[in-house]
Amino acid sequence: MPELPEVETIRKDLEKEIVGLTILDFKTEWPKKVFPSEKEVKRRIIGATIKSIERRAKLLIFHLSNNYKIIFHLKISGQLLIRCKGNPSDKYTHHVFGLSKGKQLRFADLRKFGYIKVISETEKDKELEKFGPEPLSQELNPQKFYEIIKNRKKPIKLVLMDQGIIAGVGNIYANESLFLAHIHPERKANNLSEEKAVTLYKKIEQVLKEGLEFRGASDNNYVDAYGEKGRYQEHFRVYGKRDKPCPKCGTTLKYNKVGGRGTVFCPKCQK
DNA sequence: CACATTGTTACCAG
DNA sequence: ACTGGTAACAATGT
Repeated sequence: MPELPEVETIRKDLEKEIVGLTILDFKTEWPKKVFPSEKEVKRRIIGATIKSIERRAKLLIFHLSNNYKIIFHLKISGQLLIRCKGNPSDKYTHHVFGLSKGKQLRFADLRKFGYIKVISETEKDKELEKFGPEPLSQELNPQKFYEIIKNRKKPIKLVLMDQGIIAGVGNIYANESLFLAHIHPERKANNLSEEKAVTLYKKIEQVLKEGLEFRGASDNNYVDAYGEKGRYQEHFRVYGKRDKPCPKCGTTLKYNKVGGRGTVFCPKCQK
């Protein structure tokens, strides 16, 4: 569930709190999601200092002082929490990084779908190469967006959520941006005029920025690195509002599966 | 207790 | 080689 704004919020928290600290220890109760192995991860990271923290799509990447990097994927329910040693335990914590200055980084994950991977900076990693351009960066603007989507034949919502086409957009921000752009989620991407595509891209930027402003959407169990919920869910227009009135025209919002994923839209406003 | 959940990949067909 | 469509998968609270 954490999408671009949620992961970026966590990234900023972590940057503020733990860049410059040294990793003293690593413990896991769920080695199945630690790659290449618990033992090798320990060998690679203990003693190294966290130099910088980057986000790519929905991934977080810690760059270490020793030419290794740690990649985190939170998937549906992962949380990264900054705590002090001895703080009360956090439910569903499966991995703990002991840090200098008495700090801890705890990876909690109810569903256990999230993972940790440590690789060398020079190692080519398929996972990091597959992503499309980042919205809110120089890599994308309305015209480039149009070029990227204009030949895609699948539903626009699936194009938005395809990490290989555009990085970081998930179900919440796809639903919300399509609503604001008045585009039906199942419209084929190649069916959108340049004008419509430009509008859509601007709406994507808008909802991502709103998400950042409210420190993410805690519709489910998302929390920032301090364990605090975001507030963007209070501003959803359609996401999770199946059978409620459209905020624009009052028509009952419809729910469909698009590509097997829950999708809410206004049948009147979104064509 | 079967189900919903969701980002991602595996697999297949075209 | 690439695209699109669908199933499968991770695990568990409800």
